[in-house]
Amino acid sequence: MPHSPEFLLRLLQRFPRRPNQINQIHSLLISEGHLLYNPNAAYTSLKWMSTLLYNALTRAYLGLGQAHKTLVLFTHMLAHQAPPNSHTFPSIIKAAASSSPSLGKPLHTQVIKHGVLIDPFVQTSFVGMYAQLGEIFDARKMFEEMSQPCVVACNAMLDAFGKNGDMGSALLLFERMPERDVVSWTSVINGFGKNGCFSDAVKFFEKMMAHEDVMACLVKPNEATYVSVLSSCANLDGGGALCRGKQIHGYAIRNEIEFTVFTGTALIDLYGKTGCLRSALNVFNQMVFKEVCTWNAMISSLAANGREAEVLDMFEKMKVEGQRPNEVTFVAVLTACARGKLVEMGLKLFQSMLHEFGIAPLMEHYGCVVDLLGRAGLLKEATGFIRSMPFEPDGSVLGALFGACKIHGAIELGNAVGERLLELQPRHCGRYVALSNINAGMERWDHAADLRKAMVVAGIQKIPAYSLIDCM
DNA sequence: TTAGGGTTAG
Repeated sequence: MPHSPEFLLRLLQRFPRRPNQINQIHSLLISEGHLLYNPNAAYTSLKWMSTLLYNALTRAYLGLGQAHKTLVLFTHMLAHQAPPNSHTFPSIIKAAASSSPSLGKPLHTQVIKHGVLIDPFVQTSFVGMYAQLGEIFDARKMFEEMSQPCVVACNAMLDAFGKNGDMGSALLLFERMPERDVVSWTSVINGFGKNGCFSDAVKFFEKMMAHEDVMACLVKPNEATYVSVLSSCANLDGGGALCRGKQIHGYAIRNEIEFTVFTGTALIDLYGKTGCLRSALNVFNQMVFKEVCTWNAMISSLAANGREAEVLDMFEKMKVEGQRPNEVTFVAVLTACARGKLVEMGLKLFQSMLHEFGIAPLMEHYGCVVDLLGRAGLLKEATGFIRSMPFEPDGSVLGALFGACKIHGAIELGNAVGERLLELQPRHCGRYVALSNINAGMERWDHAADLRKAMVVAGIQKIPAYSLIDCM
């Protein structure tokens, strides 16, 4: 018994995040011929049915994070002559931005060809896409072509400036906006955070909370706002991170914000980075739903606070609870093994990455293993391991070996690695100082002094180290 | 033509 296209369309809209249902509906739509364009249909609504169904399908696949499939479906749509309309392109543009940057310009051409570039939803999608591709000039051009950009379009442009490191322009636009909503404020807070201006992000959040729109409850911070500001707070240097973070946590509780996987993970990260492990664990244990990022935040917090045994326990617990570790999990776990000199365990975990979990080790993981072997004094093994790498080691990998040479007084090897590092990282002040110290240790005073002089000539200054006890 | 655009965690 065939299904009516209207029925299948309603089903598609009802199960937007269930892959099985979407695949089944897609199959039915194909087998029952609903995706074929019918230009001779009796009614206009029927004539547009295939377009409508394609639009709902592409949106559904995009919602599942299947950007590539979304784009393939769009090519099928064109091949079957189902005419795309202004509702088609926002999903397609978003899919291209995340998975196929080279399709950006051809899509722009398609949009012009179908006469829908005038549509504000399509224009806003392009602002987002060009921002994502780092083409800020094109994003800005598209935005400036909009006759009366609404708050959503302005927010897309705010985010575009933030993504491309131009917070000055973001602030200018923010000030000029006739209307601002929670996304406008959050985009600026997030922009500051993404550009490393953590203190500005926190100050902007405070400005938001004191603003008349928030006071009058016209604008209310939401989950994204709290996650952005907490993330900046966790990275605040110069003290005050824990104090500010606790204040913001308090704001969130008073504003009855729903504690979700996102907010919970941001809080664990904050408390972990500020050394408040008990609070991190409290948040973690209270969370009903945990995702891989939640486990990673907790494992990284334990690793950063020297709790190697608990890192490994948590890693086991994660697997028992059915959560699959990812590449970030392994960075945290391998770091803990290196710090705890758990060589055998670290190597076993490194091997398991590919063999048990199908995760190809990245440069960071190789760096962790070099650190693991190097800290344990196994310099020969560390050197051999670097030689066996499938790609050329970068500064972080050689830096780990160099660090181990310093710890274990391996002057000759340290000198050789240090010279190589200077070629790779000519602006890294610590490398000059450390290499100079190694030469001084060998009583090669001329070479040590030359390195210091080279630093001065290159205009590289050593940043004075400082330590800080942040209490509240 | 019922739909479509902006912010969030390691």
